[in-house]
Formats: sequence, structure tokens, C-alpha cells
Amino acid sequence: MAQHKILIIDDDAELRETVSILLEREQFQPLQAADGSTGFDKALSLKPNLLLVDLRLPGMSGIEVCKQLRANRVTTPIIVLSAIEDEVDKVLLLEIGADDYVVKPFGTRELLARIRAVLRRSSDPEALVSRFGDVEVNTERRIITRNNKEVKVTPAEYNLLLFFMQNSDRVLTRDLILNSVWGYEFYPNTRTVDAHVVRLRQKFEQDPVIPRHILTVHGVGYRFLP
Amino acid sequence: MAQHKILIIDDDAELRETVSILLEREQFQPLQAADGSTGFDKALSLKPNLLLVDLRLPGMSGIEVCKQLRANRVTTPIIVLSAIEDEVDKVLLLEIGADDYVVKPFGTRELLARIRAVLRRSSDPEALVSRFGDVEVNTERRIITRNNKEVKVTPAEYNLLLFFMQNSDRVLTRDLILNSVWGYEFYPNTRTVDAHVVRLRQKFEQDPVIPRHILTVHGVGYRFLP
DNA sequence: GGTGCATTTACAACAAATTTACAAGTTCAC
DNA sequence: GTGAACTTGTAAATTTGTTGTAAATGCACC
Repeated sequence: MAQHKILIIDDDAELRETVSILLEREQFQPLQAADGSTGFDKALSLKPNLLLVDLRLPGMSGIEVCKQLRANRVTTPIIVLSAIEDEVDKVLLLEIGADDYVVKPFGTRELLARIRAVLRRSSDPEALVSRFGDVEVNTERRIITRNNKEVKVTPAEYNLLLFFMQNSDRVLTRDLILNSVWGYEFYPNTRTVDAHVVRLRQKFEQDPVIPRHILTVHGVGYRFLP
Repeated sequence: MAQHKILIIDDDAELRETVSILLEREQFQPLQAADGSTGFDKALSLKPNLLLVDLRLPGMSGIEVCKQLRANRVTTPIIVLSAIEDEVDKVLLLEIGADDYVVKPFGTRELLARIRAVLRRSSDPEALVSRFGDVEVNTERRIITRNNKEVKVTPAEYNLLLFFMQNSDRVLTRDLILNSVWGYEFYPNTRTVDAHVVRLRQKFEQDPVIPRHILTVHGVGYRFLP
């Protein structure tokens, strides 16, 4: 899955750092801004996929940042970070075009859940594109390109590749793959998986003989590395 | 890896049964509840690792179940099952602390993918990693690293090492090891164990001649020290 | 303590068995 | 018919059990 850029606009350096580390661990790309106007600039220039905005900011307030962005037709989803004593005004949030809010201090699980939810519902077409190596998968168009040239894949190949990408870095047994990709009613031979893997490698590996993405785990199954 | 318990709270008995069979097949342990209040009780008493909650439930609604659980500081991840006509209100989902949602009718693949994704997110990734000395075993990736460099192991070596780690500090006879790691039917020579121990030592002991982790108990068997 | 002897274990090399890669063939559905 | 998908034969790669031998250990006895 393509890495999402998330811009944190908050004057609390410690919070920015904590959240950044968290986001990085979850495969997001954190960006930071310490005050409203740099936040506004970076939101325009770096084109993040999501904004985390503190309402109380020195100088240009978070409210102002959001309003200005929306006035500039920036539709990037926004999650507002508000202090508990602020008594969040939901009408205000709507006005400034926020998508959600989290009350500080917040738990990491909560923040991540909200980030994921917002990203999912924001119909950012980038969210529907995943990459690995020189391969790009557009799930909306159901098209796979390699070096910007379309590569034709059969439905089975497409499903298998997507399953690999959705479960990257995990060892996947042939049985698990069959269950997940083919469904549990229908049971082709486990060697069928091998056959499809061969074809995927031929289409997407630089050197199919030395695969770098679809690895075999001898005696167990396969493992996909982006 | 401990089996994940998944509690299905839904009034549709057929759906519960179908999903249960599916989950069992995938090595999960399904639990069921037909209405909101039993669901709530079981969520507390059985301590499942994941909840599948239908929003429309007789009596106590799914929404209410989630809210009450969160109010009771239950952080078990929740996947909401919603009927297509419900027009999922995503803000509501966030409010009740849901981690994801699936629209009925759903495909088995989709449901499983989401279950796995949520479990992966909520589980402490460190929990899947064990260590001894400078060696790190990641059971999810099925990869062993030493000083952060991957060390390739064969299935037999991997199984044997894991058995040692799971039974550390105990004296293990060769017969016990054969039974546990190889199984009851198949009986290779007891010296086979020695051969594999030699290979493990060569890969993971600082000085294979003076092993500090896989110790031999002369005349009896082996003992593993982390 | 030291010595000699019987066991037990370590290790390397090898052959057998298993597993995977790949290609070609067959079946099935549209 | 055409293309996709499953099956299957076979070669190649990998793993694994076995075994011969050297080294280590335990032990009885001096």
C-alpha cells in the first residue's frame, strides 16, 4: 500500500515526536510543523494525505489554518487535536471542514483507528494505489503497471498478487492462500498455487529466477516482500 | 502462537454458524452470542481477542454493546457487521470505537483479510518476537535474525529451535524431542536429533564448541538456556 | 588425583527423500 | 474458438536422516 504522508501541526514538540514515531512504525510518513503558518505552507507544498491539527496554535490558530485551506480548495482530510478543556464545538469542526477530532491526551490505538478510518473514507485515489518495486497496482481501475506500462494479469493472478500485498512480510502457507484467495468451498491442488506464483514472478520480478518480492519459504509456503 | 478467540455477536444463527466454520478452518476459535446483552457478558467473561458485532440486534443494540464495552475500558478490537441498507455512519463507528466494518453480505476473503489486519494492528508486534542472546525469532515472518542479519534455517531446524525455546531450562530427552517435534508416527534415529543440534549450534552459538544455549546433558538429552 | 575402558556425543559427508520450479497438456466456461 | 485455470510430468534445488569416525565424558579401579 502506498505510504500516506501525515502532517502534524502542533506546537508541542514532544507530541509531534511521539506521534511521528508511532506513525512511522505503522508505515505512515510523518511530517511536522510547529506553528500555524508553516503548517499551512507545508499542507500546500508537501501535499500530505492527512492533517493532524492542534486547535490552539501560536500565531495563526488551527481553526484559521483549516479555514484557509478549505478556502483554497484543499480537500485533504483533517483530524483536529483538541485539549480536553476546550470543550469541542462540533459545529465549529464542521465549519472548518474537519473530518474527525481526538481529545488530548489520546491513546495510540484510538489515534490510529481514527487516522485509518478517515483515510479510508476520504476518497483519495492515491489510497487505491499500491506499489512495490517498479510495480503499481490500481485497485480502483483493476490495472497493474510496471514502469508505467500496463501488464495484463488474469483474475486469479490479480487476486493472488493482491493477497500477497495485503499480507506482506508474513509467511503464507499454500493452504492459507488457497482458503483466502480461492475460498473454502473450492479446492484446487496446492501445487496450483506454485503454478500461479511462477507466472506472477515471470511478470513482476526483475529476475524470475532470483525473486526479490515473492519469496519461497522452503517446506512452508511463500512470503511477499514489497 | 496462541489461538485467537473471536466472538460473533449477531442474531442471525445461520450467519454465526457460517462464520464460525470459516473461522475454525482458519485456526481461529469462534465464540457466539445471539443478542446484545449476552454478547456484552461474553465479551467480558471470555476475553476474546476480537469482536464481530452486528449493529442491528434485538434488545441491546450493537451500538450500545460497543459503547458499554468501551465505557468499561475494554479495548478489544471490534469489527462492525452492517447491513447494506444501513448506510454506515462512519462517525458513529468512530464514536463507538470500532476498528473496521464490513458490509453484509461479505465475502469470506474480505472478512478474513480484515480480521487479520485488525488483529495484526492491535497485537503488539513485539509479542511475536522471542529472543535469546543475539538471536531474534519472529514467528509471524518465520524469520530468525542474529545481530539483525537473517540466518536461514530449514523447517526441521526451525521447529526444533522453537521447541527448545518453548521448553527452556528443562532437560529434554531425545525421545521427547522426537515425539514433540517430529510427531508420533515417524521415528528417525535418536542420533538424528544430535545432527540437528549440531547444525543449530553452528548457526546460533557464539562458539559452537562451547555452547551456551543448547547444552548437552550427558546420557540424557539436551537443555536449552535463553 | 590418574588411568583405562565403555559409552555417549560431535561433526562431516553422503545418499535418499522431499519440495519447488517450470513447461506442457487438459479441461472448462464464455 | 479463445483464454483462463487446474493438473501433471520432470528437472532442479533443498532438506534430512544415516553413518563412520573422532572427540568427549563418565566411571571403576588403582
